[in-house]
Amino acid sequence: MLSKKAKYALQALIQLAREYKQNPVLISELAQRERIPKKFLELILLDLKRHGILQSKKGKGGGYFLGKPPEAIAMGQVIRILDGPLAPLPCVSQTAYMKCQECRDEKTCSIRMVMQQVRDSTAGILDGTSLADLMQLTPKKTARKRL
Amino acid sequence: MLSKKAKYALQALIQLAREYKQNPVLISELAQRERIPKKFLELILLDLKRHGILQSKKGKGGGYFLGKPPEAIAMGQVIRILDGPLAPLPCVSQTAYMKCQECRDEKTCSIRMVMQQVRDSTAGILDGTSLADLMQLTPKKTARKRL
DNA sequence: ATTTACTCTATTAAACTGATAGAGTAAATA
DNA sequence: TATTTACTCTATCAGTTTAATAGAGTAAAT
Repeated sequence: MLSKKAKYALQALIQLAREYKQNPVLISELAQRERIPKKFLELILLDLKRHGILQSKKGKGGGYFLGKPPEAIAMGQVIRILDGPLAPLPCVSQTAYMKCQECRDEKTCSIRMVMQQVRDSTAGILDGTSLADLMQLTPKKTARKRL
Repeated sequence: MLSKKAKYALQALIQLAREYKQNPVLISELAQRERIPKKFLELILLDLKRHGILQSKKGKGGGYFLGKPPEAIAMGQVIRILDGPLAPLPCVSQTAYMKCQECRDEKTCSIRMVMQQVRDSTAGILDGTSLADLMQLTPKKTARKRL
């Protein structure tokens, strides 16, 4: 299940993607637009910054902005930062592999084999979808009205 | 993430699938074979019984056994019973749909669109894999040795 | 009647989730 | 350089979920 943290992160990033190469956006601005508790959003953005997804500028005229182009930021990457590995079992994670304690023989564990498929298809979708893709999936309402 | 509960359930069911149409298996037998805390397993099996996956017989010579053939029990079904819906967001669940509070317009929510794909591919795999399939993926070691 | 073995309700500790509070620090500008 | 702005960091918290345990109760076989 996607946590609220990860969902908030994606919402905020989509907003920031729209303003890419424009001015930094205030946390409070983002919080208001997406109805996210401001203090909670702070933690999320800070985390994204630590992972190089975002950059920030302090003081007046400051705020947050994308650290790389929207095409270069995948949903999978964002979700992993906030929620941890995509894999439904630690033993099928590519980015955070861990042997699961109860498994006696990983090679013949049938549950693992199926979960491997699940993780691959999930990762395929989420790593194959960038912020740029997400932006295109939701055209701005205002832009539509202007047509 | 698959919970231990669901994983234990699948392990136990695979064992019971091997004994399909043979004798009932004791909880304690299953617990020992799969190294599952017995009392914990009791709750799991009871839950599976309430959902028609298992049947049981009390008293001496009793135990648990599959309520339907292994081909008729899908992984997805089992996981839903123990862990709830497969969908990564309540708003894309087929079996337990719920509007997510923060979403202002479900139809244009791009996060939702992608998560819909994730849920469909996950459900496709898990509902398409039965206990019979799982059994075949893990040939009994003893059987192998006898070849 | 007694043993066997499933059934049910309650309780627990630890971890996780979503959220809040407040002090601290860096950068802009007047 | 004083002040304002706005990000940075640490701590805390209530509520829920997860994994597990305990113990009394009930049905069925011998």
